[in-house]
Amino acid sequence: MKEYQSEEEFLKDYDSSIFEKLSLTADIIIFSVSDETQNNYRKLNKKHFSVLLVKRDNYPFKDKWCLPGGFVGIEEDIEDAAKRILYNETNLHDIYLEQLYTFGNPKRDPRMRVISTSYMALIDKNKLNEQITPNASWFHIMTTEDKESIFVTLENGKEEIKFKIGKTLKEKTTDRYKYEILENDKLAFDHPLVIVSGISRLKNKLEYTDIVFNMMPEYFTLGELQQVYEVILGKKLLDPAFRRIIASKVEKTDKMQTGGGHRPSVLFKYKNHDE
Amino acid sequence: MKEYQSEEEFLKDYDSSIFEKLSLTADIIIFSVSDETQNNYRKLNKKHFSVLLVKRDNYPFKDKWCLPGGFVGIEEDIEDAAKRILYNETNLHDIYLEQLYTFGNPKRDPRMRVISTSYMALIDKNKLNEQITPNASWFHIMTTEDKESIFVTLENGKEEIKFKIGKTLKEKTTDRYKYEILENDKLAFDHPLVIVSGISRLKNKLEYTDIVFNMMPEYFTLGELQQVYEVILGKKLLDPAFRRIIASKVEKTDKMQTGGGHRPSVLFKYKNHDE
DNA sequence: TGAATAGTGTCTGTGAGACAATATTAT
DNA sequence: ATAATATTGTCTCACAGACACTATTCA
Repeated sequence: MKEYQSEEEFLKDYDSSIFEKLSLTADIIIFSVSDETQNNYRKLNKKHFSVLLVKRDNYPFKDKWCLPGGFVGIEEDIEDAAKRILYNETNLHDIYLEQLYTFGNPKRDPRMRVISTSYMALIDKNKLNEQITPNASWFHIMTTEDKESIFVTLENGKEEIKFKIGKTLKEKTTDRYKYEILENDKLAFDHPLVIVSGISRLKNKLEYTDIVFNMMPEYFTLGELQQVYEVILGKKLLDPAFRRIIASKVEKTDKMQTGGGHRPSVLFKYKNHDE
Repeated sequence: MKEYQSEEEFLKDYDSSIFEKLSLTADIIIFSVSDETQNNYRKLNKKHFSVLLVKRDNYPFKDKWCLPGGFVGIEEDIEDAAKRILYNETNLHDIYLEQLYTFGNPKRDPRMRVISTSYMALIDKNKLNEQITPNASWFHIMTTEDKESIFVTLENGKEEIKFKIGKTLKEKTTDRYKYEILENDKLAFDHPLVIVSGISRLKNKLEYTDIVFNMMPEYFTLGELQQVYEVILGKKLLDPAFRRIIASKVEKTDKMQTGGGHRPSVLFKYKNHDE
């Protein structure tokens, strides 16, 4: 092997083609919570935890649904690629975006070796003024879970996607699981795994951060906020406890929400601690 | 564009060279806690939080220190690559290994575009019977932190590595920071960032999992266990509180540790909840 | 005996879970 | 008036922080 005297000299000679190379994609789970008007004028709108999926119109996995994603450019930062894809899909900038996990099973793409770095994005659906792209659709998320499996149902009113994930504890010292796809016929690639790990990350972060406010409009009632927690966590919360916990994070405004056949509610906003 | 009738047909034709490709490495932060005998026979061994670094003997970054790492093979799973590197470095199998983050700044390697998926490994130093490879060395970790920076000092008795990381809150809703290297002249690549995020992940998981037991021998005293928490968290804990919290996770044995010039202590072991 | 560590008792304040009670609106 | 939601009060229990106290060993 030739002896180099300096880093510059070495780099000039360096032939990067000696290693076999691979491709990288960024895939994004875009979560939101959607409203659904009720027939009873007294009742509140029903909220649903939802995710944006795209129908593939090309091989591989033609006609299957998948997460918005795309190849990372050779000179492009991974997170920039994620932002680019997110903007293409939603026309929104400045969205909450967090790296989740990098999936690298050699067989996850039948074409060639493709690594996927997944991101989670949270949006407030009210900001989506324009129509989303025609091959994209919001799906409601419903999950149930037992000791060794997770069952997920996604549905958009026309179509229902069901899949089943097996989970086994990796080691007894932590809460980490090894997930594997047991049943899935409508989602492309290993995206069921990505979705499950995104849901799990979001549930966790709800409990110990203010992440929920990325999915809320500027003004909201505490009832709405509580509902968002409830649909994501998949369980009912007790009102007084919820209000105690959230109290320090929100600020009462002088606006009220009226119109329902019941006591009107004060509108709150997220408290900005810098002010 | 040609119209394909089936996935098989499409794949046969697929030319994967149309995209510019890149390389992927797996880099591992191997953490451990080391003992240091005291001159005073009464005193306990002093423990240090430590990390394993390797001195580079090749360009780029010749003679700088870096985390153990290497290229991921074209047919190799990323985690398998991490395990392979870990085994080469320590001769140990079945080590706690957790994916941390994927770093993909286009300029992080001067040779070419290299993505790095980082892993954190935890080992019990007592299991390291063989000498580690000659160009590797354990460094004690010391960190201090203020509002906008993290200062890290690594030292192995002969050499001292200092670096400084700037941190800025990414958004007000979560505890996520954007880290950037402000001062660093002895570590290769962006490894200061990897080390800082590894330390941060470990500190967090100490608080809400049993992850610490991956760094402990089978039998240990509660004093030792508490010391491990203390050197990693970088703060003293109160004995009664610590014992209360840890009580449900450990099991008293009938062994005792004697020999110090003080009251001997009962040896405990990690409680296996399956039994 | 004394330095050093091991181990326990207990008070106090905080905060979550549970449930009860009151308040207010549109029809 | 009533259904539905909004909002508050309060009791209890679990648990962490703080500090004081007792126990045991070896040179």
